Amino acid sequence: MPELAQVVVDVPTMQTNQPYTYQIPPTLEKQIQVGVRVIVPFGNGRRTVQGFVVGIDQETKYEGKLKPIQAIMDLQPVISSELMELSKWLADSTYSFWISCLYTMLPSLLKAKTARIIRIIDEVDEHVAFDIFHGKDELEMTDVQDNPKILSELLKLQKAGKIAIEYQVEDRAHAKTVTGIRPRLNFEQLEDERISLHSNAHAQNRLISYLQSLNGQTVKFKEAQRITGLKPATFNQGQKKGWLEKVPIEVYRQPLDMQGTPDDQHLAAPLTLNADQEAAVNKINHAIDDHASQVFLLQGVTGSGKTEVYLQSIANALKQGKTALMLVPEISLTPQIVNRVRRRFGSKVAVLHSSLSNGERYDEWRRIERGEAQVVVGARSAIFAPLKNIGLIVLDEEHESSYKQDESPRYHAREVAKWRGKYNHAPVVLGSATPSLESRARAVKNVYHLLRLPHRVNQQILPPINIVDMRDEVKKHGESNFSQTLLGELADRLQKGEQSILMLNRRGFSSFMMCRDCGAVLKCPNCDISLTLHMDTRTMKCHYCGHEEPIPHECPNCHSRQIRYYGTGTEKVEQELHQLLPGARIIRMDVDTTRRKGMHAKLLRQFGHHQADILLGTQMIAKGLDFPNVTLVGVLNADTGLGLPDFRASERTFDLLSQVSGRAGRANKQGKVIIQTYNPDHYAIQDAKEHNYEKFFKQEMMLRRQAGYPPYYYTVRLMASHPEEAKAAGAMAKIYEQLKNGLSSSTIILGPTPRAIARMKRRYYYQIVIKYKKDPHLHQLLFDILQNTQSRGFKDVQVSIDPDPQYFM
DNA sequence: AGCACGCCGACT
DNA sequence: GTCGGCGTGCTC
Repeated sequence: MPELAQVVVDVPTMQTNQPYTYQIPPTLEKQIQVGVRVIVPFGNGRRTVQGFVVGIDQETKYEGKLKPIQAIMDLQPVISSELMELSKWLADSTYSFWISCLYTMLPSLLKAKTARIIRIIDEVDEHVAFDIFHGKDELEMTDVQDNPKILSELLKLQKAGKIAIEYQVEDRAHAKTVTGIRPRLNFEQLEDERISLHSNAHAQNRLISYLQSLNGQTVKFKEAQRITGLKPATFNQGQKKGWLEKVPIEVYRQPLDMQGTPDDQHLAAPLTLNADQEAAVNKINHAIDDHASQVFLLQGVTGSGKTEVYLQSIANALKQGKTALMLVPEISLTPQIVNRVRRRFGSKVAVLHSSLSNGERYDEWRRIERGEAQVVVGARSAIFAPLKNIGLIVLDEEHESSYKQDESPRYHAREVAKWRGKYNHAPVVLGSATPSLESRARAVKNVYHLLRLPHRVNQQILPPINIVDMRDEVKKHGESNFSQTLLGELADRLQKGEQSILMLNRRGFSSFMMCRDCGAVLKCPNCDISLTLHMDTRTMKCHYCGHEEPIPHECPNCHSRQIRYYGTGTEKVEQELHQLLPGARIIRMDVDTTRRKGMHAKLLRQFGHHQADILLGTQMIAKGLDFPNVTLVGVLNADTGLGLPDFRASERTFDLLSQVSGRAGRANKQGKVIIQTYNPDHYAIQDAKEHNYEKFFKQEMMLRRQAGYPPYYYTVRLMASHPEEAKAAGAMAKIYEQLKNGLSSSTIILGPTPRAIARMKRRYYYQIVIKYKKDPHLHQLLFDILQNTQSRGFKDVQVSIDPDPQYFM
């Protein structure tokens, strides 16, 4: 009985979101397994696509003629049975394509690039040969794709049989290799060769001795040259004479920050735990030992030693012969934290950063997949690390919204962590100083087990927080980003040789150009949003689509020269600071200064070595940094996030202020925090000032209950977009009708409304938010709606569904 | 996604 | 009369 393969193909559409059945050719019979990538013919013509084998069956319901699998890409499955199960659940729970979920779990290099090549197969006239093919006999489709004139010409030639379109699927994943050499002759044979040498061929003589000493082993070419001191030419001679052969040796790429990893003989010892930490570690370790997929919420104030709890629990998992996964938000995945884990677990650690090159990321992935690394530290997508036999999963800063991916598949790493915890019978530890309301509410209901670390490790008190009312300040001293209080404290630190951190809350805020005469604001031609000034490139940029244009000298609307920029960017603050404190050395950290690879780490290192007095930055400096000499933290504008139409605005503000406050006075020096705000009485700011999470939690829960927001309600957001506003609105109206008819009466439908940024990338967006407590038909209904939008009446409409959205805007 | 098939308007 | 526009449907 020949076996058949079920293949999910790389065609991400609703209609093709299912396995297709293929014959397994006899030559591949042994190699085809669930989880390998294959190349299959799909559709008419010679088109081939990559796909994943998701099942192997004896029979199929499909009546038509089956095609055979064309090629296999992997010797071993790249998707384990666990990840295969996970991919199905992920596709279902996030309303995504199965194929997208499979690719999301793998390093991007394993996504094959399909190229369409146009090849001349018969005589063509000169015009075609030179103007289109430039004298060559083949052409990449991507080069001519958006030239309709050439395209139609090529189509004619194809019909005439003069050219053919070929499909090429190329695997971009290549293991890095270095050249190695290996003797081809044994000791005696080499000895015979020696006899036939000229007596003055000293180099070759030495080469023979060296080859004999290798005993048939392979060594790196570079290494052999270093040891023998012989020239490459000598080895090449030897190769010619058949004494040795060159072979590729597979090596792992070494990420820059990996250098300096201690060898496994000199690892750092665990720190001594205080009573709270020890209690937490014991509970977690019991769960690990009992194979209990319990979820813990580890709530500890900043500086309470959460990381040490993670590390010692991970150590226990390793001791049990299991593996461990530790997730950290991208923004706090600093060299500081990575090195701390490496010092503890050495070469067992693999790190998955966003700043790794694709090749480095692939290599780290392979190390994990082969079981060479048992501890994985990484950001969101590392939750799909191919670890086997997981004993513990840690999510640090579990409240961070960056754990939710904001494109399809819109998964939340916390939910995936819980799924994998359950599958592996392993506990999940969610850690935070300011847990998300959802998680804390679950702890209250005993769905999660709450573990507390209420004390800082050195019994330090939390730094006092001063709130400066900027309304008074502006009245007394005029417009400035700096209050007198903050300036005074900064000057004081400068004089004492201590350092300061200044944070500019950029959310919902940027520098834009406005005409003082007519009030026109410079906007993006593609998106409904103002352009942001970037002094480093001297351009105006759109943060949504990347559009870029030169800084105008006059108003595009009324041609007035009175055009100025408004708002507060880090650059503008830096300039102001230079004027106010001329002697201060400032490091500015924002997306612009950290774009280049390694800059983030470099700037932090400079600040750590006290090569600057003030670190000025956006949210990216709020998390995880630990500089003993920092005794002052200033927040320039605490409340810019509060005015946003977002039900999590208060929670985010509270988190941000709590986190940034923790940056002050972490060593033996007392720290101080100054928060400038126009809303000094807002509860989020007042509760942060008092370091009072409990009070904030109660207040916020009350408001969420009143307004019907999470965690009292579940939410789903549906979005539809179209280049024409009326079409987007129309599509959403139809969807609204379907929802209204299909949902239970207790479910609340908000909208349809235009999104806060109604136009993005030349498309108009409309949305609906659904709030529900229990609605058994919702899930299926949403799938039906997605299916419906593939049909007439929804032409060119893109519909997406965001379960449990992080923002409503 | 990519391609073929099929049905209507403006041209060699 | 045909060429080619795009709306519709299918891909194991």
